Amino acid sequence: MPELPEVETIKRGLELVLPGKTIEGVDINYAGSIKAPSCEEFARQLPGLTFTGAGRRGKYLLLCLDDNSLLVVHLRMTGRLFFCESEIETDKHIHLKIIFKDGSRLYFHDVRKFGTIWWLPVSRACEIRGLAALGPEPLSADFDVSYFNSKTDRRSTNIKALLLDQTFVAGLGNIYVDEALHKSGILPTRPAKSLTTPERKKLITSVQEVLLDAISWRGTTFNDYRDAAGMSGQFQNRLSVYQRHHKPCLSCGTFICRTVVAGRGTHFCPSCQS
DNA sequence: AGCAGGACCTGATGGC
DNA sequence: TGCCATCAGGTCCTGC
Repeated sequence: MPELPEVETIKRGLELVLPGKTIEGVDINYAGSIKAPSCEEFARQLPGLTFTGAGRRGKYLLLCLDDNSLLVVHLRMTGRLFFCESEIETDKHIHLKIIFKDGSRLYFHDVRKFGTIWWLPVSRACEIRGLAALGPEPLSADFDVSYFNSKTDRRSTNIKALLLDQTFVAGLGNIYVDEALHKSGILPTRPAKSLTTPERKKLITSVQEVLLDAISWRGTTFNDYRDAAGMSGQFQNRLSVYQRHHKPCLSCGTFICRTVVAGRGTHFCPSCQS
């Protein structure tokens, strides 16, 4: 599941190879991936454009083109975006191929077909509703205790659901929410508004530390995630609770529990978290 | 308005 | 061994 650290890792990889690449042609194998414009328009208008850079907002990848437009990619659950110097073997899960003038290629691969791609002028990026509604970046100074307080006043939801809410904070998913809650010693079922000020501070710091650590290990790979060069991440070897149920907590030895919170598989230590 | 739950999708897994 | 049901999860949508 690509979350912020995985998307950031892909962005950093693409930043090294995409700028200066001019599109020669586009092969669309699954029309459902392209949300805007129409496939015909997409395939007709991209050739001739040159990539100038790459950015990220939450889990959205923003690839900049020289006509002041953006190729926006959301990988959802199983999407991969990777660059190759030459053609690779055909795979039924490759839904889009962008071929560059120098023979290199950018592939979009997605087993579950949830991933989505838009191409639009920078000025119209706000029309992508999920992108426009994103909360602050968790690694920015905007994500602080006063912001947390302002958003929890009238909400009765639990802290896990709040952290998964992309309009509250952008880029967290199931893995890093479980990890950050463990690191901060807070149970996922706690009502968000019940957190004390020290707990809020600790949680914000934990979210940031977990994300920075995961970025430094190039993300978490279970089955599907790969970076822009097709490589796995390594953070799965550093996880404290996610997918570790029935294994001992690395801090206290108590067995990690699994339950469902906010409709998601949820992992926690019943001793370290309260 | 806020929240829960279903839909989307397909490979992996578990039970019979 | 093989078939079928269930599960995984990010976001959008619907309904309470």
